[in-house]
Amino acid sequence: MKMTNQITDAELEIMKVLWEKKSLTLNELVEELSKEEPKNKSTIKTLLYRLIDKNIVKSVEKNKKANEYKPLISEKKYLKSANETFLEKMYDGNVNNMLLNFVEDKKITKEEIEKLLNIIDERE
Amino acid sequence: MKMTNQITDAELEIMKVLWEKKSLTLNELVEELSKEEPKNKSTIKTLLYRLIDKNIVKSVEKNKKANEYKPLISEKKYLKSANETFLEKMYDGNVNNMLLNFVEDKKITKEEIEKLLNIIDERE
DNA sequence: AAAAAAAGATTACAGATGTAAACTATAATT
DNA sequence: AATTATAGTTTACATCTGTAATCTTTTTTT
Repeated sequence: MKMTNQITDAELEIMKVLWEKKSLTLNELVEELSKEEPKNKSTIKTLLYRLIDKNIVKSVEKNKKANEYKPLISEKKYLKSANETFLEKMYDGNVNNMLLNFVEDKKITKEEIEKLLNIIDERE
Repeated sequence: MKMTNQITDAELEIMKVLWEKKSLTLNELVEELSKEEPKNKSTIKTLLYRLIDKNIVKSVEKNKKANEYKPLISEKKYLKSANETFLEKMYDGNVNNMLLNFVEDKKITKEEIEKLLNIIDERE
């Protein structure tokens, strides 16, 4: 039984909004999340509390009326770890293998790779 | 509640062996999986049954003594779908974005990208 | 044929997850 | 101040997942 305390799929939807908006009250969060399809406030609350329990989100008092919720880990950091997990799980950590698969599935085109090369060159 | 009938982490370990070996008896499977660290036969059985329930593995009678278990979906097909799910979930389907992240994390080097370009050229 | 061993099938169970209601304290309204 | 509304907190519950034991049916041994 792993104790990785990972961010679950439902929790990730919360985090995405918090990462984008930096800090939100519960109501703002519910409003944001309900843009696509209405979400149940109670459910959002539970997910938020779980994230707080996991030390991934913190609750900050804003005013008497409501608290604000802020992410405690950055999206970059999370993505890095998610990438590694995925790579390890699916391709035994072999990036080339992964890239080849994406190319085969037509997910990555030659043009995109060339663009990527340019970006890398610019950075050097 | 999603009904995607996905392959779970524990089940995936079974599938990896079945994909590699094509067809195995339970005992062979347990033996394979126990190479790294001993695995409980009962647990493997349960996972196997769940995969059968999900129509991901089929049980074929080999002889009176034991059945053989064979994958019903290919690793390629599974990987394709896993890639898409990951890409969608983490990068909103934006491959470039994903690639950039991998580059930033030093997971992908310039050399690897150039190698990849060569492979694509050869295939055309 | 009776007993033992092993394969196959079912049941169990704790923790995780998605979803949401119930309870409690505090702020807003009448 | 009493009532109502709402934020915050706790509890609930079905399904999923990892892990494994138990039961049942065959096969093998004695």
